Formats: sequence, structure tokens, C-alpha cells
Amino acid sequence: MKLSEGTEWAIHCCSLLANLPPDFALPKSRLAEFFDLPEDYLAKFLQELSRAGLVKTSRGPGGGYQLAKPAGQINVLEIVQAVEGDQHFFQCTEIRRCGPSGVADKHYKKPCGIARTMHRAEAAWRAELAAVSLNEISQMGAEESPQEQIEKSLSWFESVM
Amino acid sequence: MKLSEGTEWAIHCCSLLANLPPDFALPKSRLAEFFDLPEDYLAKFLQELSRAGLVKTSRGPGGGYQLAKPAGQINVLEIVQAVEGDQHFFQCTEIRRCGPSGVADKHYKKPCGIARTMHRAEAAWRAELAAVSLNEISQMGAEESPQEQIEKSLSWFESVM
DNA sequence: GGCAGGTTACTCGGATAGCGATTGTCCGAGTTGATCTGG
DNA sequence: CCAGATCAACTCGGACAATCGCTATCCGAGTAACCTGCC
Repeated sequence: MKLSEGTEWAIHCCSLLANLPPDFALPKSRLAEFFDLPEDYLAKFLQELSRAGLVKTSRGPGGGYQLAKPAGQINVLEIVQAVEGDQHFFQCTEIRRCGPSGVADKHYKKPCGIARTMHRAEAAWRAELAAVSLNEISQMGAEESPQEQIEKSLSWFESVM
Repeated sequence: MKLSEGTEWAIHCCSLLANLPPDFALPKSRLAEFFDLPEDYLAKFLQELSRAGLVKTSRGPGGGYQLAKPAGQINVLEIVQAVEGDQHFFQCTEIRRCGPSGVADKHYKKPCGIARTMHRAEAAWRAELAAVSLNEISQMGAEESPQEQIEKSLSWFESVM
């Protein structure tokens, strides 16, 4: 089981967008350039973010992507779910009802212990992600980056603005 | 992102094995029959469990699968990892180092905030699963099953023993 | 009747195809800004 | 010199292939029990 690599890309892109001035849109070509990613494939995930309402888009010259909400109001879980979809990791197929010992469906009142255990674990995963805002991600990125990288980022930004 | 359905099968099978008398081995054909699963495909996951040391196998007539350890010493995480492999959901590809703002590798001391966040969430998931023993799973199954199912299970077991 | 050898039936284990989802690529729809033309 | 229409460049969005992992299946290796024949 593996998360799509698009998930990593999407979070990084959102973090970058969070550092941009308001009312400034960054096109996918620039986003792809900044992280050295395949532009067309990255677009796929940006579209997912757009469809999920996390970023808003504008077309034509000067257009591009920008956050649809303040970074403090977006959490990591939202981004992950936008890319991965919100289906559960574990999908119970109720095999307990099958085979020679199975009985009529009406006798099974609640999900089995296995499903409950798996779902509880999944809820814990979600909770951890939901607890971290894009703001925090962005801030961590700024604190950890080598000084040289910050300077290069700023000068890159000057050139595209 | 979705867990293999083999994960569900493996846990159910382990739970069933946990209810068997010691020194009694159940062949894959019986396991598949009990849950009405494709025998050959189920075998794949039983092999994984064997390779992980969770079940032990014996060949020839009277052979089959049985737990390698007491059910109280096996937790759900072990079973899941045996089937899914122990790779992380999120694999950081360090795209922060790429593109026009990247700097030499030596300047990146620790994993980025995004990777840390994702890994912390994953750790929470693992912890939840590790906290539940196969014994508890088995016990929950026994408590929740309709009375009729328990009787049918016992009579099925009489016939295969 | 007991034992030894061979045979049979039953078991797991790994190697081999089929299929769907993730990955990767392309072209069309829509919008903005600049340019050109006419007044 | 200004206003309006036209045009061109730039943007996103969805539709279309390719690859990889999960799904599914098969056959061979190993083992225990049984059966048969001999002592």
C-alpha cells in the first residue's frame, strides 16, 4: 500500500502557494519548474485540488493557481484526500457472512471487530493529518530551509513575478 | 490508496486459527471453504504469513496451517505488515532539493516538515493496530457472532476434524 | 502376525498469466492583454 | 490621440495511451499415511 507521489507534490505546491502574495497566481508551468516536476502530470493533481475547492484557478495571461482559503484554514488531510480520494484504506467485504457458517444478513448488527479495529486506526491517521494546518507546514518549511535556499527562492520569485 | 483485500482475509484466517485446538493444523482448502474464498489466491497470503513467521505449516496428510505463537503474542499490525509489506505509505522523494532553489544535499539535516507530518500520522495508525492482539480480535468475533453462526461453526469444525 | 518397501493421496511453495489503477502525455476550450485600425 | 474590435498568446481542463502492482491461476516439491507383499 502506497500513497500516490502526487500527494507529496500537492502538499509542497500548496505550501509554496501559501508563501505567495495575495492576488498573485502561479501557473502550473512555474510550479513544475520550481520543483522540477513533469508539468503535465502535475497538472492532474492541481486539478484535483481545484475540484476539491482548495485552490482557485484563473485562465489567460497572468492566470494560474492560488489558494482558495487562508493557509490557516486548510489542513493536510484535506490536501491528501483531494488527491487520494476519501475512500477508506480498509474496505470490509463481510466475509464473516460467507461460507458454511454464515447466517442471514439481518443477524449482523454492527461492523465486525476487525473492521472496527482497522477503521479506528485509520481515524487516528486522519486525525493526525487534520491537526496540522498548511500554515504550520509552510512555517516548518521556512524554518528548516538552508539560508541559501531561501535566498535562491526569493530571487527565483523575483524573476517570475 | 487501498489495502489489499488479502489483508482482510489474513486477519480472519488468523482469528479462525486462534480458535483451533493446539496441534491441530487446518489446510488452505478448509480455510478457503470456511470463508468461501478462492483457494489458490488465498494461499498467496497464507504463504506471506508463513514467511513472516506468524503461522507454521506442515505438509502431507493432516498438514496445514496453525499459529506459530499464542494468539496473545500476535498483534494486528504484524498480520497487516506480513501481507502489505512494511514500506511506508508516504515515501519522501525530497523534491525540496530539486529545481532552481535546491542546494547541496549536505545542507538538509533532517526530514522535511511534510515528511515528518506524514510519518507521524502513519505511526499513529501503526500504534492503533499494534495495540490490538489477535486474542482480542478473536474474542470480539466470538462475542458478536449470532448464536446460530457459532453453532454452525462448531458443527462445521466437527466435520473437518 | 509383524515389518519393510513402495505407492498413493494430500499438503505447501513458487512460478506464471490477466486485469485494473496509477502514471504519463496530448490536444482543445476559455480568457486576458496587447495590438491594430478607424474615427 | 482615443475607442473599439480583432488577434494572438497564455492559461486550465478533460480526454487518451503506457506502465506497474494487485489479482488470479497453475504446476511442481515434499511429506505422511496406507497398502501390499514378504519374512
